Formats: sequence, structure tokens, C-alpha cells
Amino acid sequence: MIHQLECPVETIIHVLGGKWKPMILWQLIQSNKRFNDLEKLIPDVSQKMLSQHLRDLEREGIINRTVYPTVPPKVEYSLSEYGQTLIPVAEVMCAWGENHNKR
Amino acid sequence: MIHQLECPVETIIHVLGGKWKPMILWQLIQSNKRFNDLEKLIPDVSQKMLSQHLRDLEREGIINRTVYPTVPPKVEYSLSEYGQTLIPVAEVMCAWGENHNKR
DNA sequence: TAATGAGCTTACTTCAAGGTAAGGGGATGA
DNA sequence: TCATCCCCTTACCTTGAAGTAAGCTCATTA
Repeated sequence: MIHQLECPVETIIHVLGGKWKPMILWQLIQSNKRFNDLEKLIPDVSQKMLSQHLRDLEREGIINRTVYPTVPPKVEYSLSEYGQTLIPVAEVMCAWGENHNKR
Repeated sequence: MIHQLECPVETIIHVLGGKWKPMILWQLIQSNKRFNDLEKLIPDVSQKMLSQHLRDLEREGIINRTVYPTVPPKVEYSLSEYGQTLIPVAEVMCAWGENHNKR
């Protein structure tokens, strides 16, 4: 429902608004991924931006970061339970975006 | 459906991603508005950004711009028929954003 | 005569997002 | 002993989005 002056549409745009965040999210919706995996799957992202965006998404509670104290260290990122609630929203946004791109 | 490498989530974020665009859209969903109305309803927006974002939204086909050749000129902005398709999407985004803000 | 009002546009400045490149920690393999 | 691997972090620079302020058009009003 849209009923405030500060429309919460801005909230979700802020949460997903980084240059690589939709892509990261999409990858993690498919399956859990390690840092290195994401680097390969998103070829143009820099390490800096990848880790920064991952930290942002973690801070928002959307993804989980699991560190396995192996050597060399292994860090796995996954969609949190809360992050799952984004999936239907992302699908609606995607559907509109897809249609829009056809015009 | 999420099924491309270039996720169209980015599209809608791009379309709505200007600082004032969600707010402008929200106002035009309520009712048609003139430039001056929007300036008053969105107190912190500058004229430059308002006209720029309005032009962006018009170029995307989301809003209509109607000029009445009176003196002084009157320009009315309204949601286009295509823009109406954004309403349900915006509502879903809003609902998620609202819930997210509670955390 | 000058000011007003609506709806902009233009020139200049500021600031944050993002890019580039280098380094670091710490156990392991050669 | 040196390099390697993974997952970052830091310092520095570039770019583009947004803010500020001024001006413009043209008929009406004071």
C-alpha cells in the first residue's frame, strides 16, 4: 500500500540499488556461492565492490555469510530466510522490467 | 521470472532510481499535478531535478505531459496508461520496503 | 515602467558511488 | 625460503548524479 509521504519504494531501491546488487542477489537466489564464484560469475565486478555490496546486503539481513575456518579460508554466501521474502518482489520487478525492455 | 544474466530488476531500479522519482510517481498516482504543485508537495526538490526527472519519466513513457497554451503557461503531468502498470509493482515494492523499515 | 508568474534551461560546484591497484594474513606446498 | 591461495582492505582517482543560483519568455497586472 502506498500511503506515506516518504514512500517505502525508496527503501527497496536503496537496498537493491548498488550497481551489482541485483546480479549478486540473482546469483544467490540460484544457489549459495563463495566469493570466488561470484567473481567469476560477475566478470566485471571489482573485488572491492563485490565485498562492499556483500557487506551491505549482509548488514540489511538479506544474505548470510558463513566462514569455514579451513586453510585457505572458505567463505560462503547464501540468501537468508529473510532474504527469501525478496524473491517474489524481485520476480514482479523483473517481469515489469522485462516487458519494459521490449518497448 | 528471473532467468537472464542481465536481470531486468536493474531496469526498474534504473527507471525509478532517481532521488525524487518514487516521490514524483507517488504524487502522480494520487492525481494529476502541475509543475508548481509538485514543487510544493516535494519541498526539497530543486527545479532542475524536478524537470529533469519529469523528462526522464516522460521519455520512458510512464507519464504524460500536457501543455495548455494559456498565459501564464500551464503544464499538467499525469500517469500514462502504461504508467498505470507500475502501480501494482510499486505496491509490492512498497509493502516490502515498509516491512523492512520496521526491522 | 517594472514586476510577476509558470515552467523551464544553463553554468558551475559538490559529493558519493564506483574503478584501479596494491597489500595483507596465515597456513601450506615446492 | 619463497610463492601460493582466498578473501578481503586501503589509498587514491574518476565519473556522474544532484545541488545552487541565475536567467529566459511573454502576456498580464500594478
